[in-house]
Amino acid sequence: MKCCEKPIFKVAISIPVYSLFDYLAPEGVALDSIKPGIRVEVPFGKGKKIGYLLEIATHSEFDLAKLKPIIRVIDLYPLLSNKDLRLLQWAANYYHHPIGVVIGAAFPAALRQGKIISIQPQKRYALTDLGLATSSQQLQRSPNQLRALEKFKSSATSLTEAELNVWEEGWRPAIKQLITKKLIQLALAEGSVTNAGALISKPALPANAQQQAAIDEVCGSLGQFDVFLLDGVTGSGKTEVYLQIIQSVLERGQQVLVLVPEITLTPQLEERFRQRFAVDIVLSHSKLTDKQRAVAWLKMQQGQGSILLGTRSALFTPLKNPGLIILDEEHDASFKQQEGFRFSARDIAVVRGQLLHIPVLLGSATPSLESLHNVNKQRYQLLALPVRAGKAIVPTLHLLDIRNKRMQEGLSAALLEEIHKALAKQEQVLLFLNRRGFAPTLICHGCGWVARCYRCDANLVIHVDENCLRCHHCAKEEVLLKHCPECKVGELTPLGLGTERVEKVLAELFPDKVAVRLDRDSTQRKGSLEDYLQQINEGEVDIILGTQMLAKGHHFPNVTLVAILDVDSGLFSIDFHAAEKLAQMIVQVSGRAGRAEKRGKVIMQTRQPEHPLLATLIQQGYQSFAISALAERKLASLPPFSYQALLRVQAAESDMPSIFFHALTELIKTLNARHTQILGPVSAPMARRAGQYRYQLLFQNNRRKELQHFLDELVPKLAALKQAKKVHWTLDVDPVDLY
DNA sequence: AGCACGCCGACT
DNA sequence: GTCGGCGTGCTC
Repeated sequence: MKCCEKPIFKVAISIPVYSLFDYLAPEGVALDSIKPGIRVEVPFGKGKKIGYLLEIATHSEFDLAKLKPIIRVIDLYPLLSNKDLRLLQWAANYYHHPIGVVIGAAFPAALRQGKIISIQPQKRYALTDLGLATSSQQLQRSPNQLRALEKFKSSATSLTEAELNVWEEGWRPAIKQLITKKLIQLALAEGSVTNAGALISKPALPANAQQQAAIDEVCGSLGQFDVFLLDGVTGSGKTEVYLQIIQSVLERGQQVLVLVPEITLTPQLEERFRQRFAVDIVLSHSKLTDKQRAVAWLKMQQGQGSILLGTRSALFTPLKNPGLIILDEEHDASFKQQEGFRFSARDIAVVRGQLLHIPVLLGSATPSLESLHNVNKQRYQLLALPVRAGKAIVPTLHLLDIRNKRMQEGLSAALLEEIHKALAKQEQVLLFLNRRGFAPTLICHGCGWVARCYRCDANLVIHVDENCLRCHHCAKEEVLLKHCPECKVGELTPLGLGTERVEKVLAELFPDKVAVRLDRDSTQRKGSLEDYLQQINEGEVDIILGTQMLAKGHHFPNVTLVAILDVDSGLFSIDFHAAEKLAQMIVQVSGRAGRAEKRGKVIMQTRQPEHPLLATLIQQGYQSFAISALAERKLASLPPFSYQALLRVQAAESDMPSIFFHALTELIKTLNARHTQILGPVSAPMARRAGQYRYQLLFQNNRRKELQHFLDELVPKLAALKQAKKVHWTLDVDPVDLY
């Protein structure tokens, strides 16, 4: 007779292999408590590892006699729900990345290491316990306070300390005193955690017609899957739309996941959330300690947190009661992870919304071409906020033709005049140059020798402040040479322009004005960026000079003049994404100006004043640019009209990649490539980086499914090639930069 | 990813 | 004769 078979536990482990590992039941543990989604400790090789239980099966492909039992069950309850696991499985399949690594990415580091972390339950006090029921007599002589109390009691039955703190200023003093007194008495009492307590929110700002329409649309979809693209120019009141929608979600007793490119850049956003909602708002970003991140994760998983404000890595945080996903600045490249598990948080957020039957709200002033394409295909619904809310005025864009013009360290006479004019009016000026250091090249005036990185195909960048030459592609640093090492006599001349150099010329040209430089070098010290931003906002700074950094988030209300010193450098990239990125950058930088009542002006210095990209953007705006850029992509069958996957290969020995590609070509011949185009292999735009020789091969197909089927077949076989073990290779599905 | 097994050069 | 270099292959 056939006896009940022993259950086989299929466990994912964070190592770069695609398969699961089979284990037997742990000893002395009730089997019904072991469910998918728990963490387990398992023997692995000579040691042990933390694994994630995915399935409980009745059969194993592996030799039963060689199976080992699970050492220890870590969690009493699954930390990941079935839907969480399905999402992670989907992501592992789509990005062709090992499932254990993908699941590992969903956990904060502390939990990945198998730690058990308990969180303090949020104390929630019943209003009757707070003595509010019997307090009416004490307020007999204050009818207004009595009315406020009665109104509150009709809307809520309990209260947390967080809610009290947020509401401090809103409380009538006598009520606040009563509650605080009682809270202190009850401080040690046991409180139960519930999400269904009082939701108290400060009065919202009045919404304009477009904001209200957007709010109504999304609120009408709560409880079902829909994707919305909130297309709103800077200052159009996107955040207010988010807040009012979030309020509706909270009122349903549900949680909200809010993803932003970089939280540390937007402390104002967190502040607005905290001022508005008396619920537990949880942050998650890389600057937190491991413990803090784990607590944030568990608070959401257990339903104690109501709003999670996080970066890309927070996407997979389990939600006990999910209601809405918001992804702000959806065009931002930092939503795509650029190493290891190369996922797009934006794309997975949409899949997650579909799986959870909740709406997904993507917001941007400069939507990605992919999202606009999805709007055109009626997959996403467009919500437009065309008007700047409040009194802010849209800045004007101007091209400044600098051909044959005398330049002073990158600044034309016409631009200098504009700067003088703005400064004379006590207004601030923002100069944007996307290149750090003093100058990008050090050249010998005598013999033409150029300082190059010996590990990369790149020039060394001059950093005068630190008296060094530095490679921006590897960590290599050298002392700043005084004499040409080649001809020994020639004069070494800095060529080109970096922020350090502009900073120095500004000090000479505007000796009585204060200029600050904001780039990765000047803000390396912790808190220095915040210090500078404070100085700027307090009006102590006249000229702000910086890189990329300036394009994100910060608002400089007193800036009326923005200048992009070298817009041309973005025009001639071999990567087809460059035009889109440049247009987004221009509009985002422009958005820093004229937030107050003064009209802002944006000047772009160019030697290509007739360039169609710039002309369309300036004369007709971002939307027209996007339409023509999409038309070009369609004509060339580029994404989003086709789908790509990029195989990057690198090795220390120069001949290894070609040996690998030879084997790969033979392998591909045996597969059904269908309509998948195979472009390359070619050497990477920077053929050597950090001593590694780099090549790439691009797969492209007009149908996502066909490309996926091809990759499904290819990747496991590729990984098994013995030549693949002698190179470093990575597959990037939907690459956003082709470098 | 780790970690051990395995086969060739400079040392007590 | 050995110690150790890191190439290769496996981990349920």
